[in-house]
Amino acid sequence: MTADPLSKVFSALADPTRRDIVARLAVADATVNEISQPYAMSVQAVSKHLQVLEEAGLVSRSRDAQRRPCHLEAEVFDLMTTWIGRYRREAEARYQRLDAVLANLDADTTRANADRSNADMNRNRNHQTGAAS
Amino acid sequence: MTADPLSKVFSALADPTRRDIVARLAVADATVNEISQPYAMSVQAVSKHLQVLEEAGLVSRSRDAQRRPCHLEAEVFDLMTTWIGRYRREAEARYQRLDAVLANLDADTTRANADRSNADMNRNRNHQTGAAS
DNA sequence: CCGTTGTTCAACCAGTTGGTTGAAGAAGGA
DNA sequence: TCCTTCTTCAACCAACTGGTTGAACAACGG
Repeated sequence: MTADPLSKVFSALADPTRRDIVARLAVADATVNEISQPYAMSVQAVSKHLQVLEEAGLVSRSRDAQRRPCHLEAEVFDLMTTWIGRYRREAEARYQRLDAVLANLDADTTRANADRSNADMNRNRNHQTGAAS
Repeated sequence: MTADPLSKVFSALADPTRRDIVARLAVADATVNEISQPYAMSVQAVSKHLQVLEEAGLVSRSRDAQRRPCHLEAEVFDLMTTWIGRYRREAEARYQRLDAVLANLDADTTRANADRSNADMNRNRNHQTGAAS
């Protein structure tokens, strides 16, 4: 339960029902009952989902008589996007550098092929093949 | 096991060990053994983590003799960022509109107070936060 | 005051997850 | 061939998850 914030946000959004709830709360605030309407599960189950979202900081709840209107907190998304952005950028930069290296390799290869040398220098080529942009 | 791609990616990144692995693979490809070095857990456990990342499409593996070099696939990140971006943008747009509505409401309120009309026009106030067209 | 509505709490259950250990495959090197 | 290294498979276990039902709590409306 006392996991780090990033883990909580990611695991909160790992459930399709909870993602759907987030999608609907992005359009409009709603009470627990309203939210639970479209789903085949019990209201209690939806209430649990909302607790998870709240614990992750994605949803806040106010009070209106017996009702508990739920509101989407958009700022928490930034936690994820900065994390993701950081490593995606790193990986892409690395990919760019790899491309440059490969370009050099290819140049070498054509030159090497030109004077008919070793044939199996591609043996180690598997790395980058999957990474096509 | 046959969950939708988005769920798989989110839940793969919900584990701090797996996020750390991703962070390290963003810097350089590595074998299972290399990856498992810094962690207190067994190599088998790390192998399982890599299976999860592979199943989520975040990591691909090639073959180099007995070794299985792991490579980070950056494109899958886009699945998440587009999903996140969409609802964050919606929520923020809604927040902007709400701000405008509140500004209008304040103006109306002061005017209404000026000519002393009906007092319960706020009865239905809860809904509108979401309903701002 | 009592009944109704909206929400949560508590106990329970089946399935998944994150780890363990032990054994087995796969491939190189002596 | 045999030994060693890297990796995965299989069985097991404790803890967590996502759902259930039944009861309780909170607040309005007669």
